[in-house]
Amino acid sequence: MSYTYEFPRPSVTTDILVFSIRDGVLQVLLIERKLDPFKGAWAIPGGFVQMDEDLATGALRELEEETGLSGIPIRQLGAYGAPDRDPRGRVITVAFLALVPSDDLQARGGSDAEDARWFPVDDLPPLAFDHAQILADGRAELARDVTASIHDSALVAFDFLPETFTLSQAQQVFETLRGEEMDKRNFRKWLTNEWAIEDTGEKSTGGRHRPAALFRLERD
Amino acid sequence: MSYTYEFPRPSVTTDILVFSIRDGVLQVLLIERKLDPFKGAWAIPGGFVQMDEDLATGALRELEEETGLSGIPIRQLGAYGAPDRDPRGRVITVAFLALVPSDDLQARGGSDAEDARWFPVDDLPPLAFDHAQILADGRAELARDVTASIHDSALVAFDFLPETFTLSQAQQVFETLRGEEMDKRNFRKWLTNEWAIEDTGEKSTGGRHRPAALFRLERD
DNA sequence: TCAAAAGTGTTGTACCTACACCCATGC
DNA sequence: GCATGGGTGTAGGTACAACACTTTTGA
Repeated sequence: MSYTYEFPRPSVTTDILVFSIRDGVLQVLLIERKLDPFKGAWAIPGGFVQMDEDLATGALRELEEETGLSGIPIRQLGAYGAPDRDPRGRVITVAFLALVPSDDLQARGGSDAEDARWFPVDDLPPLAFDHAQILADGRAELARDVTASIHDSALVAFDFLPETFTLSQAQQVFETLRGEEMDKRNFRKWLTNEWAIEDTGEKSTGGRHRPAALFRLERD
Repeated sequence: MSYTYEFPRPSVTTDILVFSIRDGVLQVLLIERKLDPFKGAWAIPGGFVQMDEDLATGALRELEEETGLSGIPIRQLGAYGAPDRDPRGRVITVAFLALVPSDDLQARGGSDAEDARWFPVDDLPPLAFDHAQILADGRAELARDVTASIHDSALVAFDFLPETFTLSQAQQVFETLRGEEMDKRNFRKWLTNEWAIEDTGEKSTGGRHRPAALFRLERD
């Protein structure tokens, strides 16, 4: 089966930047390309959009095919369409952004991916296409979202924490997502203002030092 | 000449939302469609992207073809790709946003446009495709940009003013762009803090009332 | 007793909002 | 003299950044 058109058409792909915190650092999910171009190189998961699916749906489908990860909330980052960004010809991609708790998933290879792996954002392999640019843009957008407490986006931050957590644990998570450190007292003020945080009355145990109070997010 | 592909491909278009201030109100440039679908309806200018041009370049080319307007700074708004957004089949569009001084141009019809006209954003005709949604998104984005004084975007605001202007004139322009009124004294404080505004020592003339001091933007 | 993390307040600055009256001019 | 728009200052609230010492515990 083939498809004929009166005018040439670009291909359209979607890519999803999936961020998570693993081992205390911000990481991004990448796939090793099974096929040329850039065979063997690492890339943002994604692929060609199908004719009957929404862009976001296509992005999620490709993500699941390539990494096994599914059903996560995403938001659009933007379209990338420089004429020479793909050596196969004209390929325009629409990039999406996601933040997921990493215990949800066991990344694995799939249809078009030799392998899927998490990489710390500060220790990336060379990337295929213009994916380094897309990743940098997504990283900046993520920090903006979390800083601005866009709640639907930033709620995910609490998925990186256990049900009850210490303020230090929370600070670690937010600092990792925002990519910068903050003052302890200021963070605590910010957190308790911005979010409904409740003191459980419990104390952490097993630490090598002074036990810390345990808090819980009041979800409505 | 025709083009054959192994897999079906969507079409890709670009659209540019061009905003301006005319007659003291925020207006948007629309074209009347010459062809089906939606023949005779109004739409955001735009069209099919060519194989060798960047998305932004294509958007500007289409804009010039359809309206005669060229060489304006644009920024990307996002991609719209619902499968049923175009009755002709799968068409994905990448929308751009621009703000231009309206005296630059005389909008006119062109290749694919019967007519090009400015419409006040609060008095729009029914729009083709999902263009009402795109326009609403662009309107919100414009207000955000101007409020946040993203200077490269907001600098254009001063193009709506004469070389020397009164503070009231400036307030009119910013209120129109932001879509809301503000207190006179607060506006003046904001303006002089946020921008390098210089008192020329001159006074406006010809007004029916008390002459106003004339200011100038110090451009670097 | 020491190392390590927990915990805790104040101050200055900047910014935003709300708000009311007098002034200069043309008609 | 009156209508119209020009022009001005203050006070309260909120948010953010900077900053240092004491407490509790395990080892």
